[in-house]
Amino acid sequence: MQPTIPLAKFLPYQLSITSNAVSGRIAQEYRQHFGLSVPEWRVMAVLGDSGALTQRELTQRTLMDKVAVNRACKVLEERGLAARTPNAQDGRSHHLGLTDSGRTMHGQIMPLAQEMERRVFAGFSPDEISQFRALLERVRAQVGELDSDTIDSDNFGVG
Amino acid sequence: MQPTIPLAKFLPYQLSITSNAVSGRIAQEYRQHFGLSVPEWRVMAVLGDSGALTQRELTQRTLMDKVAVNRACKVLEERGLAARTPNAQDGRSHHLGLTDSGRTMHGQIMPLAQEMERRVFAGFSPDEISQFRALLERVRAQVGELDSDTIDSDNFGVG
DNA sequence: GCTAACTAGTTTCAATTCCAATTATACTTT
DNA sequence: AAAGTATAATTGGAATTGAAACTAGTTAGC
Repeated sequence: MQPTIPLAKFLPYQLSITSNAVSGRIAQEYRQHFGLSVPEWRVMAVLGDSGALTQRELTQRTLMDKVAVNRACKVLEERGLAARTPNAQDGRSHHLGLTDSGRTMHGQIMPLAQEMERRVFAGFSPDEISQFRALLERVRAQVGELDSDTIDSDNFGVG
Repeated sequence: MQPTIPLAKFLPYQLSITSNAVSGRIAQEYRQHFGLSVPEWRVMAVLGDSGALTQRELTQRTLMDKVAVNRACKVLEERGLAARTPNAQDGRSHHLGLTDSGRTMHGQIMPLAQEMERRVFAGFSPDEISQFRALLERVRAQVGELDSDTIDSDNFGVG
């Protein structure tokens, strides 16, 4: 006989509410300061870091849905923060890069990102931060593994 | 001059994608095995753990939106997994509790939850798990603190 | 070099989520 | 006890999201 787990002790739940709290707070900052959504911010961050990319590359680097990437790109283009230039190697895609105004905003965005990170993890030692990072990475890898097979109905894999 | 942070090293981003991966995997299991959404599952988990509650109490305990709670409750009621009984103390609300069939499902659900938790955190030592838990909790508390004040436009709080 | 299969990007549609308004009941003040 | 305020639950509508369909261009096999 197993004891019941209160929801609050369930790690995936704790992970979820913590992530939502952090994401929500950060989304609020970006909206207030720059009028950017999270997908838009992520695309800006990657473009500023890597130079011009295709949407496909952006999808890979941000781990976002290609529709989300496409919509973010459209908005950034409409706002004049990014621009498309033809891709000589592949007529289906374009290279998307930051404009001057996009680069200017990127220069303001990254300090805010760093400040948010600093605040959220204030009171953590460098060791704790790198441990946290490592744990997250391992969890993610583990879920990737799991994704291939499914838990058996009868015994829930406890066998 | 600050170095740029690649998105992949940005902790809130790592937290977000890890949480999404875990939530997605778990949602898939609940859908497959029980036809339950995550909000529905959470309500079931809390009801099974605490006995009958009002929607207000469910909202507090699950940290979900009251609309999400309401709709989850409606679905559970329609499926005969939960039932409402009048609340003598307050005519506006009802006590929502699991039915026999709900309790039966709860009995199957919790082992699946534990198995998922075990799998996602397979390879973690008990120490690492409790450290992870503690880190999540501290992050969440920290964000709660932050929520009261806002970062100043001019200096991003670095001042 | 033509056809078939594939891929990048876009659009559409349906589901979900989130906010705001509504309803019904409860409290509070006079 | 009447009027006004507050709160639990619900509903409706707007915005967001994701899956699948669609378009245009590319690659591979013959």
